Amino acid sequence: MLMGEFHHNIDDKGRLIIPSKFRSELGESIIITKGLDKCIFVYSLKEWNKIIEKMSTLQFTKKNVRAFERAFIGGASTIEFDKQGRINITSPLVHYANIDKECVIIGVNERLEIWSKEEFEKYMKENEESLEEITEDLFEGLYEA
Amino acid sequence: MLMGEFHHNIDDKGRLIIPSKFRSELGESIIITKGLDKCIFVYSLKEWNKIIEKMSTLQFTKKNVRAFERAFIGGASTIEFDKQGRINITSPLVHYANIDKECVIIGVNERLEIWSKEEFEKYMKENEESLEEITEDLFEGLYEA
DNA sequence: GAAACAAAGTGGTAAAAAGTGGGGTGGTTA
DNA sequence: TAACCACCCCACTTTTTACCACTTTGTTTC
Repeated sequence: MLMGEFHHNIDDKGRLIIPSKFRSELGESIIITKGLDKCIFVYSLKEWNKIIEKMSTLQFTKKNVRAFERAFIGGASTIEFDKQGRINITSPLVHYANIDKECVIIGVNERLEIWSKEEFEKYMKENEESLEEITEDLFEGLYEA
Repeated sequence: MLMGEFHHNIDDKGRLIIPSKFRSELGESIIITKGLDKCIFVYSLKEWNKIIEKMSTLQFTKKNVRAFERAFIGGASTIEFDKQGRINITSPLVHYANIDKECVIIGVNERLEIWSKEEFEKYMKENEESLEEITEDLFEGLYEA
């Protein structure tokens, strides 16, 4: 299970280190794509295939499906680590996530998320107050029984 | 599987590069036609045949089916790459997709889509909000079991 | 507590591949 | 027959990617 928060910079050539702890869990090839809330989603091939399988039942004749496919598949690439454990993030994604140099990489259960540091801090700040009540809602009744 | 987003320009002679990554998947001859939402659809011969086969089960006596066939099949051409991997897009299609110079080429599962940059950005912006709920719907239940 | 070794991260360089632009040839039309 | 247009091919430039060496950090052992 992927978890934890790490801070790394993209170097001048667009390379970003993925913490070695994550690399061993993800495998050699990974899929990166447009995520929600201006971040980049990273999946292992295995997890990605699960999603694709689910999507294969959808028809391109539906408007919503097209919009989703264009963002999620259109935004995706298969990438591999170099010998140092770095990846090259394609420029449309860098642009989408508003990444300049400083990145935050977080493990979120079955996927990684890559954020620009600014966007991440902004997001966390904005959700700070609501987090308390969300948590209360989510755990409601969980420890009763 | 075709995926990813690429930006290229149509040069002065009307030629557009198709990223090499896509060329190897598409084969030598491809079909281009009018797509949905003001973009151009590109299929490999194999995928095109699949779609035609599916469509043949539809009744041409229905008004909607005729309209769809006229756009989708009537708008189609077989084209080939030059040695550099470029194609010439027929002018009715260029006009249909409102393409001037800057293009966005995205891989969407079994097809490519060619957009004018302006139209693509407009489309993505318009669908930004709805994307979140679509995604939530699609992922529903994916990680239960 | 310090030193040495191992693992992880950083930066640079070189080679290969992909993309861009220009020029030449063949065909068609006036 | 000549000129123009389109298509095809070739060469150059730019980008990408893979590899290599060095630095830093962390851990283990003496």
